[in-house]
Amino acid sequence: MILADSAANAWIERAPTRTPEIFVTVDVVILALRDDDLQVLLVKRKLPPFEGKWAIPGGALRVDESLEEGALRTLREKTGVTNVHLEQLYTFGALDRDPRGRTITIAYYALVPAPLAVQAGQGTTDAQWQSVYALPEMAFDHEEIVKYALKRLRYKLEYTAVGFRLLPETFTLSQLQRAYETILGVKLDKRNFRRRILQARVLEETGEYRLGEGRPARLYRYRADAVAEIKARRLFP
Amino acid sequence: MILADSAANAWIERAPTRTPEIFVTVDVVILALRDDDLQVLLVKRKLPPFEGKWAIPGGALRVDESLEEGALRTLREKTGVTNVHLEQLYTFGALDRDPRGRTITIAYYALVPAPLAVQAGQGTTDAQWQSVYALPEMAFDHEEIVKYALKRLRYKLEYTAVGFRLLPETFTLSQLQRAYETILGVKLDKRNFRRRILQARVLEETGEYRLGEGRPARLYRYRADAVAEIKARRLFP
DNA sequence: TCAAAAGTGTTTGTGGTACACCCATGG
DNA sequence: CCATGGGTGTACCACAAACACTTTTGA
Repeated sequence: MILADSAANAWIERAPTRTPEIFVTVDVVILALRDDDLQVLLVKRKLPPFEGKWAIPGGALRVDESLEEGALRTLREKTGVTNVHLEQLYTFGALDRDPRGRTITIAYYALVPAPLAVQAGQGTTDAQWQSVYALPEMAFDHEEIVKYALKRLRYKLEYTAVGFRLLPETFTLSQLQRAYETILGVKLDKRNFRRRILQARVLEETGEYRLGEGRPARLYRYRADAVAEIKARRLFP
Repeated sequence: MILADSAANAWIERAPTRTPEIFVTVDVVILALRDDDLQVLLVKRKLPPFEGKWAIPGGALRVDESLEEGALRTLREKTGVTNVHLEQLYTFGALDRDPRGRTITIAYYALVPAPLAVQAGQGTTDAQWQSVYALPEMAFDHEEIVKYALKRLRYKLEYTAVGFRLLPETFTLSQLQRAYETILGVKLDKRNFRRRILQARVLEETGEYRLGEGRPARLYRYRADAVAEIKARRLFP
């Protein structure tokens, strides 16, 4: 509080014309694969506006945290994880997006590995993973934000190796292919997929095998030293 | 700190009961081609902080305008034009980016056709086009913003038809090729360039010719009905 | 021995790249 | 007739796409 007040006062002393009248929030589209479905973590609002509607997690940006720190804090509060792919998505600032007053939100999206417990936080009555392909009625402009995140993820998948971030640390090529298929919404040819993903040199064998119903499958991991951007060509059409 | 925390959390659930403490600005990287050089419009600051340093135009977001309207207003004030390519770039929010207090800026970039007069506005003593390849010492984090805009423009040029927006309404293929070469910083093969840009079907002949030193050159214009995204393949490697 | 999933090569087509000369005009 | 920039085609190579069967394990 002391810190906040002194920062605010500094503005009034030295900033010429006006005091701030615009609220700033950070919201995060948290995505994960569950049951061969791409899902987003949604929270149910306890209070108006949009009471009882679903929203993506987020909240007011604190004066003493950067944008990314704000997004990471939201992520930590909801999922407990921090070592994930986190990327600024877009800033939404329509005049009427929050009935309480002028508010802009810097939206981020995060890709988290599949199996994750989630916690409802304060101000919310529930927290659930829900399919991005069947979104419920949502608060504010959050449906637009989720759809934009999906568009961006699909786009990014075509020319980067970001898909691994949705899988556990080690995974099989079939798992990875199913991830791509789930996100892109298309079937991919197994042989072409394997050839290209291996040619991209972003994976390495662990030497382990995953036993299951059929023939055991080689386990791979993401190469930490791999360049994330597949420079040569887009991975998939 | 605890007080500050609960106060910050409170407002997202309830009506905003306290004054925001974060300032919001919109800044615009305005780009144009001049003399086979890619240039950015910079203004010289009249007042501290960074008095006398160059900055990209922008200012406080007004409470009654959307983000894009704010960017358009800046653009209009500086160049008088509005019918240009304008796109949100990124939101910068480092804690120390403005010594006067916590400020985030939503950065846009604009592509304007080459020949444009510019006006110094209030709070500035000068406005000049300067090469993006030889930037002066700049205020705030504006150098980072300009460099990011260049990166994005190059990237975008590879898979969209956005290059036309830096040329006058009608132009020759050689002009267009020089634009691409100036922005990408590479030489392109004339025959391959022409074949690909024409195959992309985003241009149409005007039927006119531009007379000059050598053989007259066909004039083209951008097809208004063309899809901006070159879906099939990236235009250039 | 069967079910289930993993794993593997070849052919064909398309798009990318490299490359050099003639054309139309003005001075 | 010369200087200046405009305009054109082809051959080769690399990557993308289509396509079906064998292998390995557990039940």
